[in-house]
Amino acid sequence: MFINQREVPAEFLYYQALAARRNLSPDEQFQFSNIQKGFEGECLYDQIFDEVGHQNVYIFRDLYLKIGGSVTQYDSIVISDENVTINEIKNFQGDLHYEKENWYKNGYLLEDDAFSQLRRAKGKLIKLSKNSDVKFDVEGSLIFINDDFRLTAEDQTVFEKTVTRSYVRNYMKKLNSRNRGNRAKKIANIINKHKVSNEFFDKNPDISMLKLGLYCGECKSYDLEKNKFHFTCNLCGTRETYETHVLRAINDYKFLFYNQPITKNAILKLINYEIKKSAVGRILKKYCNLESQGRSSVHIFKYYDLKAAKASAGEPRYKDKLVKYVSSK
DNA sequence: GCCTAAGAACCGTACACGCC
DNA sequence: GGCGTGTACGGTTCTTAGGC
Repeated sequence: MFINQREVPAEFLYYQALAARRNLSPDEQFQFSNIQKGFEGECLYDQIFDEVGHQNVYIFRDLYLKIGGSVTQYDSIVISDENVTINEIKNFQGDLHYEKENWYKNGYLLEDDAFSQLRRAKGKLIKLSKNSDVKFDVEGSLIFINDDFRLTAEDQTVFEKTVTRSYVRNYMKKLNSRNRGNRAKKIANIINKHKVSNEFFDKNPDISMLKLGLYCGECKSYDLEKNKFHFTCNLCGTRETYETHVLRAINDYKFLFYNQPITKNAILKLINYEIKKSAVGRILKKYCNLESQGRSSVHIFKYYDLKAAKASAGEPRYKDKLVKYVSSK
């Protein structure tokens, strides 16, 4: 039983918004691609767990826990009456070799040691168990979700801590063969109490380097024609309402300037004043909670991202007409 | 430090126009 | 006809600067 939704990572949405407003550096492009791949792996993990069934366990997904003063990220925590299992999901592709706490791909050393990451995450939960009324055992596995992945290692104990794609279904079935009773519920409550938001995310790009204005949601072109109720993309023909454009700007602003307050003027600046102040104000009012009045009004986006906002808004009066765009690159 | 005025930022309302 | 949008106007709240 999934307890929470797995949301698109804030860092992914940051790079997505950034890529629409300036060229990414090779390092940013690499990070963006890594995050996207990682998220795809996590979604695949959820999908397989859905197919196998998870009704006998509680599952937290993409969770940040503050334990002992520091915050640790967990891809998945499976809770049963018997124990707590951490799954660190990796979407590695190709041939990897593990030796002396190092990972090698095609002979090159990879930066992070996934086992250390898993050990740290496990250690934090053990600490939580020790300090709680309900004591629980913690185990953890690295899940290599990509079917195009092969692992070699001299130390055979490595394979006891890892699950590759061909064994994932059996592994999940085994997890789901446990019991979800009162004890599991208590453990889930303890973990839930330590949940915090993503504190690792603190990007803040230089706004002077960003392209301001409105862009097409399909092909990302800034060549738009303003109509009475819509903007039409001159490149792909996609027609989107003012509301869609302002919502995209609110979403971009939220993830580009993660810890900065959303004001009407900040959004107007980001869209280069291409939509009237009153219309922007009305849309902000619809999709945000107003935190203070007067000069320093701050808008708190009610939704996690653009997709969630559009999903909750229901059928709009003025509709978008998306034209499927195929990049020529 | 306190008071005041000017200006900025934001909100609310009204009305005409025109799309759905 | 209902409602989104543009425009205009006035009110409220806050910041800033200047005088005392």
